[in-house]
Amino acid sequence: MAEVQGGEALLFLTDEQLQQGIEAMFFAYQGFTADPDRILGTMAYGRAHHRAIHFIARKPGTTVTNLLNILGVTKQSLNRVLRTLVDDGLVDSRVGKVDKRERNLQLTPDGAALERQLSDAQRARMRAAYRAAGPGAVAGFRQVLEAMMDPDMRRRYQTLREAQS
Amino acid sequence: MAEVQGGEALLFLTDEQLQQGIEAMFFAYQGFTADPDRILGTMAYGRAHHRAIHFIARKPGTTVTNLLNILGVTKQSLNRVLRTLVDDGLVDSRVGKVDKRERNLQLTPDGAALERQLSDAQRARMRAAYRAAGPGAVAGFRQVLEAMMDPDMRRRYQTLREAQS
DNA sequence: CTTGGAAAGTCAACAAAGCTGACATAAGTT
DNA sequence: AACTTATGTCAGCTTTGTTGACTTTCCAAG
Repeated sequence: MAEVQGGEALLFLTDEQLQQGIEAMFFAYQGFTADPDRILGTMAYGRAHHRAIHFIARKPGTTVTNLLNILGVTKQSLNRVLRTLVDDGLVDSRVGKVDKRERNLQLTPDGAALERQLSDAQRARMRAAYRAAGPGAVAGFRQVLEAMMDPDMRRRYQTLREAQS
Repeated sequence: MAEVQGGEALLFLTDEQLQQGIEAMFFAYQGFTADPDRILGTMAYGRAHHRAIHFIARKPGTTVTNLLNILGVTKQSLNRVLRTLVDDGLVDSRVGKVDKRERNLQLTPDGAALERQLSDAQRARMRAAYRAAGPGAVAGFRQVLEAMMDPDMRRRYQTLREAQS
């Protein structure tokens, strides 16, 4: 009873196919975070610190509010993380030039070193997965992920893409 | 400096491409969990309950140890979740027939109803993403995710796939 | 048939990381 | 001068993970 197809080829999707996609997301995300988690486990940091470091590295000089929007957590939650990173000398928080209410965040050399260590590990896994899946798969992967995002997040994701070359 | 290619076409991957893949995973996972989280937020349950319910529904009669391996958490952590589900009459835990030390877990009618509510929401999003991305993209999506898993998890994922038709 | 080990459950204590609500301060904006 | 925005902080709570210690049950090997 799974032979009929939609208007476009292969767009008939059984619940079983969707279920497998859901489980693939779950297991893949475990792998996705496994390497950074292992590294962070040896320090006093966790996944939340990784995320902050990642996006500060990605957009140096970004503000707290911007980070808040990207991460989708509360000010209090982010602040706890950010404060330890600043105190430990991994992140530099300086008063904004134009708007002095804002804080411009960037990594210190120590912060950049940790960022590199974390993202090297994560990129290595991503690279291996891309290689194993092949070039055609990569485009599809990205398309499905993008379509799965909430519209707000998709906008932020695309903004990040454009910000880089 | 990005001209050289690997043995197979397009397998030269810039750090920027990999970085975008990483961010796509992050934002997509937010979307992936958003709908169930919203539903669960109205009850006394969280994501951990959802995961337990999902895999019990998926493999009725599964044991605690098996669930432990799939979820990758500690016995104590799972037990807390499982106990509330059993106490609330959503999960039925019965002594194993062959090995009486084991507990065979399955959803009660109430549990199945919640499971359906949660997975309907999640499947709807997955279906929309698949449709938006198109049939070719779906295969690539699955291939990359599978390649990103830890070997253990990949095995469990494939086992789950085979278990169903 | 005893003993060793596996499966499951439980208690206690703790940590990471999220949340709400309330409030303070500084600095733009109207 | 009044309003709003950006940030930071205090306090308290929840969920979900962790270790470690211990018990009960029960299969299986000697």
